[in-house]
Amino acid sequence: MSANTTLKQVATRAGVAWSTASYAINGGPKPVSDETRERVLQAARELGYSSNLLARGLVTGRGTMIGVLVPEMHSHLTSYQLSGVEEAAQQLGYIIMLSVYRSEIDSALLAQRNMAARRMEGIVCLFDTAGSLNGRLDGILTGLAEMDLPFVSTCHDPIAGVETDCFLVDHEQGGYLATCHLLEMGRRAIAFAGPPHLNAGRDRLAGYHRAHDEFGLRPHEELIMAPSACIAHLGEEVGEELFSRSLRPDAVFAASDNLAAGMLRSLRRRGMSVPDDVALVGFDDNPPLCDALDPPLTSVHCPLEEIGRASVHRLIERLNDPQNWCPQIRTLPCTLTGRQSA
Amino acid sequence: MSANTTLKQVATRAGVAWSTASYAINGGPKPVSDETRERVLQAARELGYSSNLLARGLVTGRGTMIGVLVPEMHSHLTSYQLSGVEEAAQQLGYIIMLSVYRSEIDSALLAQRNMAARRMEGIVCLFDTAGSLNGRLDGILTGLAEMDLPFVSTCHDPIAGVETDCFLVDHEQGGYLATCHLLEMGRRAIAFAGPPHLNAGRDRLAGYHRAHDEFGLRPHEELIMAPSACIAHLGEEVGEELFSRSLRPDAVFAASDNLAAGMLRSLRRRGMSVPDDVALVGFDDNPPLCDALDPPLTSVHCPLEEIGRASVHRLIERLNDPQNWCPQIRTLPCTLTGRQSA
DNA sequence: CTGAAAGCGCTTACAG
DNA sequence: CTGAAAGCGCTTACAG
Repeated sequence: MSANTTLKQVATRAGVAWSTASYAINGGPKPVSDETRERVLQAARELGYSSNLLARGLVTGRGTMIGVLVPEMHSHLTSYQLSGVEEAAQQLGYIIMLSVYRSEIDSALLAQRNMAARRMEGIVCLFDTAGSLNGRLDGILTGLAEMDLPFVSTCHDPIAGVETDCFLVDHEQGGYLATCHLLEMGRRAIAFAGPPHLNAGRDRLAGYHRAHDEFGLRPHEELIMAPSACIAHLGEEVGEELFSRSLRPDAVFAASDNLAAGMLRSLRRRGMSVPDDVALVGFDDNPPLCDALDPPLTSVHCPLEEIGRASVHRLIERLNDPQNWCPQIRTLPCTLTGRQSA
Repeated sequence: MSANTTLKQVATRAGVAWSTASYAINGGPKPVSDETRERVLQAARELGYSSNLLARGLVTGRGTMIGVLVPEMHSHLTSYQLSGVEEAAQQLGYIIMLSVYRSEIDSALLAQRNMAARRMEGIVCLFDTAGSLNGRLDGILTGLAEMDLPFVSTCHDPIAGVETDCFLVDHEQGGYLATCHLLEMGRRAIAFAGPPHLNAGRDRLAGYHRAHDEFGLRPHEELIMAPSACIAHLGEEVGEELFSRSLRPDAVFAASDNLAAGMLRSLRRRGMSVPDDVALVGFDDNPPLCDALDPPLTSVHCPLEEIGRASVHRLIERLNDPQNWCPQIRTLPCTLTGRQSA
């Protein structure tokens, strides 16, 4: 198959006019006799013709490519969102252009220009699911808004003055879910560990509180731990502190799988068993990680692929009917993936 | 900034001819007086002009986009390779088009056509690092070869009749590295666990043997375990069998981090300590996973980002000088990431 | 140093 | 039902 065959060559071989070949191949606005169409299609097949979508886009003024901006590639959060984006795009006949901005605003702005120069139809911009980028990278959103490209963003709080579609994880509901699960197991001294300076951390904690409220309980303040980041090592530290005090929790809701992993180390060191002595629920549901822990970790699953898919659907909806578009913010619910730790 | 401004508009505003504007902006083959250039650039700035790279590609016959085919998005192996690919492409002024083929040949073939239709300059095709796709997906490579698009593939054995650049992980050397490390620690009964039906598994085992050879040792046959896949659960099973026998290993080289994680569970159940009783080395070096284990896992690191970068560099080298290109197969070495398990 | 003209591969009114 | 022509936004010989 040669990608360099042109429509003109196909037409010549089929013995028809250039435009007729186009009509036959695209089933264009003009009718073509069955016989002619067959001749053209046959010629196209023989030549391995593949029509140049870039040239078509130039004349129709509409292409089939959308840009995707991601903060980093090394996170399963990005992978899952990207997977959803790609899947939906492919299904709708679009192809995606990928650019990693490494959580740097200048890099993102440059990527936007690179995409605009290649005439993307629109852009999907992913942020950090945990919201650690929230606020810090507002400039990306305003930059996007200044171009005349339609875009949708995920996992970043909407900002004033920027009209855009936006898909978010319902961290509060996720926290609620995890806590309810532990409460329903009969646990009454449930510790929480999560970074308070992150949007996601705050929201998950809010869910934790709502669950307690509904059960008519009030968690002891000492049970709320605030590690500065979601890494295993800090989970371990938090565990050390939590389990060396007189007030012993019988469950922990860790606002991240990594934190839970560290917690597990600390519990083991003290000879406490999970879930019998202490039940444990994580957040993120990173499968290889959760399955690898001992015991495998029950964790809150974020709707990342759904967010990716929804973003693309929404973007293309807008492209197809720009008149009736208006900005929309949607928050998607989490689910609980049960394993053995709770 | 409006992406829809045309060169003609810029020229009009600057009061010069259409072609002159082009020369001024691209620093084309023709000289332009400083004054004229400044006027054009000024007009471009005012209009927020961004030249249409797609239209340029149409006339120059050369674009700035390369396609990337990946088997799946949910693996850190894909993420790391993709990260390298994106980084190198961006650095060289290219932008990448991403398509996930979900380890299905038809899907990959379709993606190839989608890319050809959008006139990619070339394609980077990633396979499964562990080589589980080897052989099963030869059709992708032959499909690629049948198009006239230059391509490079990674992590799939080259196949007869297909001339292409190819970048591979040196699994044998990785296995050698891990085993030497354990041998140098003084361990003499080193078990191996890895899937024998995978290329990577076989190669890693070969490295294990070479290391023993160099130390003048011969590992006992009973120490070589063959789980059917690299998942934690099977690692646990292998561990159960390995440590219930009379011949007790004092170290294990697990051909995957997941396997090692399962092994750890089994060791714990028997009250054996790592690394004191049994030293453990994994393979893949998946950071969040290795850091989360107890103890954190020493693991063989595959040069995935390097492979991604190298693929792009090689592809573009070829694009820049197609005459002097000839197919090249390169195998990149692994390194050992030391943590606490060995 | 500057401009008029042809052409990249396509689509789509406009005539026949 | 089929064809000749203009035009999408650009570059690049070819003349001045």
